[in-house]
Amino acid sequence: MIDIKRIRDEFDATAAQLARRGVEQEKVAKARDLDAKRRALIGETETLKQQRNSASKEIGAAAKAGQDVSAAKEKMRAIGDRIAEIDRELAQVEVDLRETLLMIPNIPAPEIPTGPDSATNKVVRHVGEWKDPAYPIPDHMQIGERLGIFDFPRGVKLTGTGFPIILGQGAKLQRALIQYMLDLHCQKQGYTEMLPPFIVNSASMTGTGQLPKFAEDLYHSNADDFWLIPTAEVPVTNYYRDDVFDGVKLPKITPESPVKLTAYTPCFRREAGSAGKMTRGMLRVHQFDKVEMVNFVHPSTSFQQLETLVHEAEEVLTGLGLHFRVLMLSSGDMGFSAAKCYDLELWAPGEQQWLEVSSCSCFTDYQARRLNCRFKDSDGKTKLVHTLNGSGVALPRLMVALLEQHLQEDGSVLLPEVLRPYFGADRLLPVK
RNA sequence: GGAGAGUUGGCGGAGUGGUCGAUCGCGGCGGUCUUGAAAACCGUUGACCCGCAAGGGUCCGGGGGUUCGAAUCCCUCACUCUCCGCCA
Repeated sequence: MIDIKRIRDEFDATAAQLARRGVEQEKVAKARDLDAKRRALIGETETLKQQRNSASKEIGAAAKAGQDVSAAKEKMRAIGDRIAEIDRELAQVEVDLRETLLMIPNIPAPEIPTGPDSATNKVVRHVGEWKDPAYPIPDHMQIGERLGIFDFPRGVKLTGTGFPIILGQGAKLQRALIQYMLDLHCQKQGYTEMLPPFIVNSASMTGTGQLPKFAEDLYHSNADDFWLIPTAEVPVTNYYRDDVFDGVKLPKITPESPVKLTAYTPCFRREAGSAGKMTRGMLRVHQFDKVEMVNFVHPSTSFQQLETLVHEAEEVLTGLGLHFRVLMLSSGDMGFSAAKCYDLELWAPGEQQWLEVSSCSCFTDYQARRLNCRFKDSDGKTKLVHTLNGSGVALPRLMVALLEQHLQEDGSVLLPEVLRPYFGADRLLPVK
């Protein structure tokens, strides 16, 4: 949620920034008007409440002294009714205002490209190198077939399409990758590991913004009104919902010391509306594994911290010797809550396309306002934190690019050094 | 799943219709004393909203109701704990 004060005090500038993301000025004006109405109603009801409070005290005292207070009671009843009336109206205005604000995305950072969609994303850099080998590279499904590591048909039998089964050395590779990534984040990058619930309640889904807008993309348990998480961002970020980093019970947040959490979880996504889009094999599935990084940072450092976060995600890929590119997303392609966002895309030579394996976003105070997540600053004041998150990284597409980039002529897949201790061998071997 | 108890400020724990944002203790912060520290003593110590300010308002698990007036009475929901049952 964006700060209503910003709309109130700097209406034109704010509306202009939001226009870059395609928000009509009308919508921002509606928020401004509801806010004005809200404050007028508050003034009215508070004046009346003040009257009621003092009159009630007098009535109590008079009644105790044995005086007749029925006339005063009658008068106060009328005021009470009026207060109730205004409060009802106020509650409605506040609901309307909140709904309006929830439909307004975060204000984009000035440096990001303006554009309607992914076509205007900016390639920031390429990392590593790719040279096509002399032998042809089949796609990941064919490679997987030779290695005997995927079973798609039986996944359909067990559940349905989009629930692949990974077998044998493939399953072990996945486990090795998860452990490699968690160890990198925790041992070298200052993260604390968390193993959260994979199922959360509606309040958590609302806190990070999946609800109410994106309910159809989620799996839901009717009996309990629980939701399967689409990303570890949900439980990890909500861990600090309604909390204050005070330096006593919770860690202190300063410009030098952010709070950094990482978690491996499965992710569940209905992917409603994306039927037929890039659905081959492992490329878009309903259940997948991912390692996620979440940062709670001091507001003065959030964009600088985003650069750090991107590098932390990149380190996962460079460590694996993979070729990838980094994109700065344009105003129209960013997630709703982000002020700035980088995507990491791995090159998949068998598919002949770039695969998004990480999205690193700075949400400024937008997510924190909704989460009510704050910190005590050095001036003693309680303020909203800034939140960031990034994948570090998503596994199915990582596996695809790894198989395709590291495929050898003999059909084996040579593993990078860093994985070998975890995997217990230096390569995946074909079984046929 | 069955039965019971509970949810009050950072924590513990009072408070069953009025002057209660809430006794008290602990903890925190400031001070006195001390070479320093401890102890003791004194003071102070919640969040949010409206307002330039003065000031005002709201908040005792959530929501609703009764009343001139609700932490206190009624309804409802959620959660926690204890015992029993089941269970990796």
